[in-house]
Amino acid sequence: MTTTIRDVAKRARVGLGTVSRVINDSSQVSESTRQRVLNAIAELNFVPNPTARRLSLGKTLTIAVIVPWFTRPAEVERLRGVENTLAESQYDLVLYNVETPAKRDTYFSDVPRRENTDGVMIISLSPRDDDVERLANSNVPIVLVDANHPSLTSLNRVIVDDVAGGYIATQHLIELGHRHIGYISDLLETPFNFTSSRDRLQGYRKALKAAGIPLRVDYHGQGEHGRYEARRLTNEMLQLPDRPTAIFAASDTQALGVLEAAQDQRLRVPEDLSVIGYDDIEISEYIGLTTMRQLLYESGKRGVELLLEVLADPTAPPICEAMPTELILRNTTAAAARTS
Amino acid sequence: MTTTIRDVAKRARVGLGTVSRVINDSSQVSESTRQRVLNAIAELNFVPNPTARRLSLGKTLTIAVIVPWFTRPAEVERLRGVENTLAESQYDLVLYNVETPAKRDTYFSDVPRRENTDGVMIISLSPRDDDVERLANSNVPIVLVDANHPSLTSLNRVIVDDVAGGYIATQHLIELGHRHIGYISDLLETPFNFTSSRDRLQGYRKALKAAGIPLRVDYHGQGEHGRYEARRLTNEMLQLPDRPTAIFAASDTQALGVLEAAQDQRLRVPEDLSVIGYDDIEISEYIGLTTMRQLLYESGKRGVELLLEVLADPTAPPICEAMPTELILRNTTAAAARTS
DNA sequence: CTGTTAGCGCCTTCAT
DNA sequence: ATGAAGGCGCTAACAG
Repeated sequence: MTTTIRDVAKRARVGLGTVSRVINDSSQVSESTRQRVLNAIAELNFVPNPTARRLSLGKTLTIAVIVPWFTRPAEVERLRGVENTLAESQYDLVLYNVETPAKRDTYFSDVPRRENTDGVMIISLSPRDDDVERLANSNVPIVLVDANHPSLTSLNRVIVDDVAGGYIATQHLIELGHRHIGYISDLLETPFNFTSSRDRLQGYRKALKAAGIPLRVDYHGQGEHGRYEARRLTNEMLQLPDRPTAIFAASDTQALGVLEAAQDQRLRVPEDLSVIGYDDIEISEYIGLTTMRQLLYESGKRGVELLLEVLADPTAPPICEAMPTELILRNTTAAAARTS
Repeated sequence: MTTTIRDVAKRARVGLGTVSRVINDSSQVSESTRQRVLNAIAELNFVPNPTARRLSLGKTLTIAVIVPWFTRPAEVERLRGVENTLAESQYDLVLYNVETPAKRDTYFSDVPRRENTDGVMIISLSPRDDDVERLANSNVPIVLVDANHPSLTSLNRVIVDDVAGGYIATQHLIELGHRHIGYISDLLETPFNFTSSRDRLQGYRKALKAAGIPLRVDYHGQGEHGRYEARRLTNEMLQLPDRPTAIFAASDTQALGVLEAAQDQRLRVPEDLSVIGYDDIEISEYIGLTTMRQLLYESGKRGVELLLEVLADPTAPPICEAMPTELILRNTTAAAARTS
């Protein structure tokens, strides 16, 4: 049926072991037999069965990536960094997409097992307290990208300082003279335990406080991630008697919704309303959206690199690496009109 | 170390075979021993080793997806259909991303082997003549999505009639009174063997011919896929003494570049220039781009369904299914100004 | 240097 | 109904 190492051995008139050695070009095999084996391999068009290798090696030669909504632009970009970096390695990429809380929990508990995978990368899903123990004690290396938990110092992490990002974004609006600044974000509390909207809110608050601007609850709209919901929330907010003159959106996708709402309300951007997003996804440049840039691709790349390092040397101490964030000025923010 | 079927057997005081039977809840095991085994499994927190199962079963429980630039919006959307459908099955999704001709060739020849995967899905990469034999003779089921080859009738395929799509798009512009219609596309000949730009060009030509409009080579700009290149090509085309009054872009992403070029040239859309794209990716609605909608998500979904069907019943006859295409009218096309 | 042997963990006959 | 044994294809340790 399928040609095995045994067929090759027979054809090359050597023992199995020798063939295996040639395949793993490890030990010293005499050049002559080595050639004989290589010939046999070529002639039979032989390819070692990966499953058998895995079983024998006790490794899966696989990296599992758990990611929420892998189709969202920011996650896609992270994944691209992951894929490109992993492609050069011997590891296959197995994708676990999370779109429901149930999936999250299933994957969190089932995927990180040595029998399943050699390493797991968790993107944008911060562990909850009840996940910590299991993850910390997992027998497979785990790296967190854009996710974190205070007690998980034993894991490699690539994080983004969203508090700082939120601060800078808000600060930018404040410097432009805005004092009525709205914030449109995801739901703060969900079973997924996304932390970015929360952290950015924290930064937003700190910036307001530092500027002596009172916090207004009606200036915070939270809802399902996405353009449509952001548009709805913003439309509501813009109809407040004392509407914001600037809005900070927790993602560029949501910023698009904010821009749509501005149009709905016949407000010019940035003259009547300043808008700043977060992520700097590809379309943002096209739109001319002012935003906070994250190094999305890089974060995925670094995550894989860290994972590969642990795989190569399990004794390597865990690292927590922070990715920088950067304000990208474009055309959707401007000085506030004279305050009424 | 890791707990195996043997530990369970010992604890439950049964033979290995019985444990295996319980796991695969197949044969009839007496309810009492069955419970004993289940208890032991629970107590030991036992999970069968997938690699061992695979080797024993001779299956990989894996579906390989070969896709070019999986970060492009259209491919992402197809992948979403794939992932969502596959998630409910027992199969894992292994991603092979193609960004270079070399990768394409490597994956085309290495991935479709029974030892590697139980089924492969090839997206948007049409086989070349020299691929046909290998793919047709592969010992693993293959399904083509948005890809095709006349001699591969033995494979399941989900195709899009790009000739028709190109025709409809062009026809739409013609009906609006345009007679100077440009076409911006990918490079027609690349080692990837993408066929969409070629097929849409064919539809474009047919439509022109049917309307008695002469074909002008300087109205066709081809270059690397992407906004930037499309913008450059369009800028060139718009500086022709007899510039087009309408442009058909082979993808929405490229249509964005066309829109940018229009801005560069101080042309209003749609008053001075009509633009139609292809795909109807998410951002198109935001932009208000007139475009040809493809059922991207559905195509991925159907592809997986076909694959799962063959996997369940290898004797099922291969199907070639065409996905419909639809003209989505928005705000970037309008009646031509009086022709000069 | 190279052939032989013993597993890796599970599934599946084959007897009982 | 259930235990025992053989094998999936490969790697690695052990002799020579």
